[in-house]
Amino acid sequence: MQRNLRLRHDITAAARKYFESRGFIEIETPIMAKSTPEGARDFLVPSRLNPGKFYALPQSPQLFKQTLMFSGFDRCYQVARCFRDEDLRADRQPEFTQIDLEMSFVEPDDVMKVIEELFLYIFKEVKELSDKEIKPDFTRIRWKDSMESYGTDKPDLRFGLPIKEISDIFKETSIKFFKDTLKKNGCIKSIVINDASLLSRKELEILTDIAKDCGAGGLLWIKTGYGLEFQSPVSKFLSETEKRDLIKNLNLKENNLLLIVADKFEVVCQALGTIRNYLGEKLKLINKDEFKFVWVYDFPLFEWSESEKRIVSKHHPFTKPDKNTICYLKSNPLKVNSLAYDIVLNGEEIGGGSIRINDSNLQKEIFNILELDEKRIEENFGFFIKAMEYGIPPHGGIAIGMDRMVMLLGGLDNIREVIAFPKTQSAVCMLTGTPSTVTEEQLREVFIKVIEENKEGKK
RNA sequence: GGAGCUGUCGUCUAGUGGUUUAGGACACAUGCCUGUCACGCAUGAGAUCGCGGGUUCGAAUCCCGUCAGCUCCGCCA
Repeated sequence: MQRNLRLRHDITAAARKYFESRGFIEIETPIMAKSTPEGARDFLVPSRLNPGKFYALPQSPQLFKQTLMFSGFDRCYQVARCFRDEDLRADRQPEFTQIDLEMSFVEPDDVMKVIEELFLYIFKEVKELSDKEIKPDFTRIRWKDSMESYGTDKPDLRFGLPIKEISDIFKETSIKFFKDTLKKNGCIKSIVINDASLLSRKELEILTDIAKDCGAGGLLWIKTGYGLEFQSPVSKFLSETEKRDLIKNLNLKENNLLLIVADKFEVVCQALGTIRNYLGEKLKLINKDEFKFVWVYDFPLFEWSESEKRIVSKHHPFTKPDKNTICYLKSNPLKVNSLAYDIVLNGEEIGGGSIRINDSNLQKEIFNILELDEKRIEENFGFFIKAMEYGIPPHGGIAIGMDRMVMLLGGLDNIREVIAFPKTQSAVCMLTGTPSTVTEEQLREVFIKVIEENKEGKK
């Protein structure tokens, strides 16, 4: 733990030094901020001087950062505490730290360069990392390509096992569930494992369960035996043409194993992506000393939220649409891409950012597509749109999750390892017993009544 | 909200129905030794086996409930 907190300090210190040398200034923004309609659940703080009103702890300093751009600070950053009232995970705490930066007059490439150089600097300056003489490796991949080849928008590039599209091979198939899938505009994809003997019957059962957990109907396997003879539950339904095309397209050799999922695109990605990661660990394909950074870009601007039954921002509502696809904004917003980019390290998202909208009409249009009503927009973002109307510089930025980054650079697998006094999975501080009850007196002062019933509610 | 795993001295843990008066390591206390340095040696203190019920002649061990911790799904603009 001591080593971890020291590593964290060294990384933070190096980052500050780096930004300083690059002409960024560190500006603190309010922790008592405004509740936002989009995004994660807010932590609320009652206001004594304004009965019935609440501050919200910031999910990120996004609006403040952008407003600073409007005010002529063309390069600023902060080591910012952020708060999101959602359930915890091994890599997620309700209270966490971001290195958050914003720059004026930039393209995505400029922001990426700044971050790549930040990491190079960290790897050089932080002793624990420089001693190992490991060079970080940066690549870029389009969101669509990442989904196609790795089934996820945060691919782990420390190992291969790419996912291959094989829908076309089965256009004339007699295999019923393949036929059904293709009829419903689904797809068929496969992962090829070179040595079929690496996976026992029992392992295949486990993989099938993973696929089913991801919503797939199941997992089909095909082994290529001696003389490329196909062994599979569906082998007698495979035509000679299909076998020939599989061998040709997937470059199959003897003793290969194909793992195949046929379903909707999203389900296939989820299933084979999860299986791929499982196999990466299981087959020991991962070199734990490697640091593979990858920029994922060309994200969709929106996505469909099944739970809310409406379109929501994939990144956040201030993200600028890509000029090549903005023409679909009215006709089919889900086809619009954005100038957003995520940085992924060894299969974990450690940061994301975008070029922001700097046109008030476009910003209003985005809010409309998100079905935020006029009153809400005015209330929450009025000042923001007003500023845009006066003209603001084009700008963009990014936020890096400090805790997660230190965790990964330290070779750790739990975010609590790099946080002093972290919260348990039920969001409790073990040391102090926070959260705790308060006196009636305190509650009266802030005009709050606690409702006893299984759940406690504010106000 | 759902699924699963775990719960033994201060800490890490051994122990899966019967000499278990629950064993060890580190830490602690006392004494001895000692230019020692992850000191060594001896002695000692320290555990209602998370809690409540049940099964059994007998439960840390099996079952049920509960609480806590952890992992995952949902959730995380």
